[in-house]
Amino acid sequence: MHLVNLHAEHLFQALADPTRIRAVRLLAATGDEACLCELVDSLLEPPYKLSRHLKILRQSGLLSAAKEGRWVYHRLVTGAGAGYLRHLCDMMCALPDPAGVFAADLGRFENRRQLRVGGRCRVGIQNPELAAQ
Amino acid sequence: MHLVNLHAEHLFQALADPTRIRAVRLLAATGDEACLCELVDSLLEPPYKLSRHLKILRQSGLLSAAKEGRWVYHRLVTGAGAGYLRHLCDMMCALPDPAGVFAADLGRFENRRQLRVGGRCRVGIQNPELAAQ
DNA sequence: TGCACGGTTGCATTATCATGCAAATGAGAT
DNA sequence: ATCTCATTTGCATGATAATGCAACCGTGCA
Repeated sequence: MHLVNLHAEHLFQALADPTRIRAVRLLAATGDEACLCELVDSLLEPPYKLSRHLKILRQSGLLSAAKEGRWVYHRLVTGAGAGYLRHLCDMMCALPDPAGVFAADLGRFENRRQLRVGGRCRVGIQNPELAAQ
Repeated sequence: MHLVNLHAEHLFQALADPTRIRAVRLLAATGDEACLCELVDSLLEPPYKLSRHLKILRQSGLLSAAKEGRWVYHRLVTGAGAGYLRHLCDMMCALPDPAGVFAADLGRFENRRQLRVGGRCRVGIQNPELAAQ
């Protein structure tokens, strides 16, 4: 698979993985930002895995990251100059969820978000199975 | 890469390849249908390659195929029950084309389309480099 | 029935990607 | 400075996907 038309290919390639879809979908549906540990507790995937997937999404121009102390907040890019991102966002929100995977992700994220203090995450990974020792 | 959430994953996976993006984009922009030989002459890719890519797009639910004699016409599915397909179509049409790859595809398709008789393709692959012997 | 031709597919090869572990980075707190 | 902790990454491995060639299928025509 050779890249010739930079934009579109990187974009769809970035969405070709189920874990990355779940992450983008969560951010698109909530319109919120999330740090890695919140995503770990929401998607129930190990931190190193998500960290790498988020990097790919960042490189594709879909996500941006903002470091705040030890936490890194990820959010969808709402590019003014990129109208197709809006269509993409609309599409993500309109996708069916036959297996309920996304609904479960969203539920865990809502719960996890209640641990925030002043809108900021102040804890690490809560799920003991996924916390690095 | 494991499939857990059938719909979205097959969909984005199907769009993860540059050749497939070019094909879908062409059909989305023109709103027309096209047979394999027309696509070969438009995208300048060998028939066996396109045939397989089109199959993947069909299996993902993005394209439908209709056989007419020796020709097979491919077109985008305009599913009534699937609102996200409309958003996807909007997005494809809004994508930038920095390298002009898509514009070139479109130009070749417009030319090739003039060989139709009564709106139907009546010839095979025109490009001698790509015609099977 | 045999031929020509648009389209498809089996097979082997090569390239690409995702994953897990363990180690490392870097920023705050002690 | 040192320790803790959220996050990242190098490396090795296994899984998946893309490609080219050649053979094949199926339809229409002589």
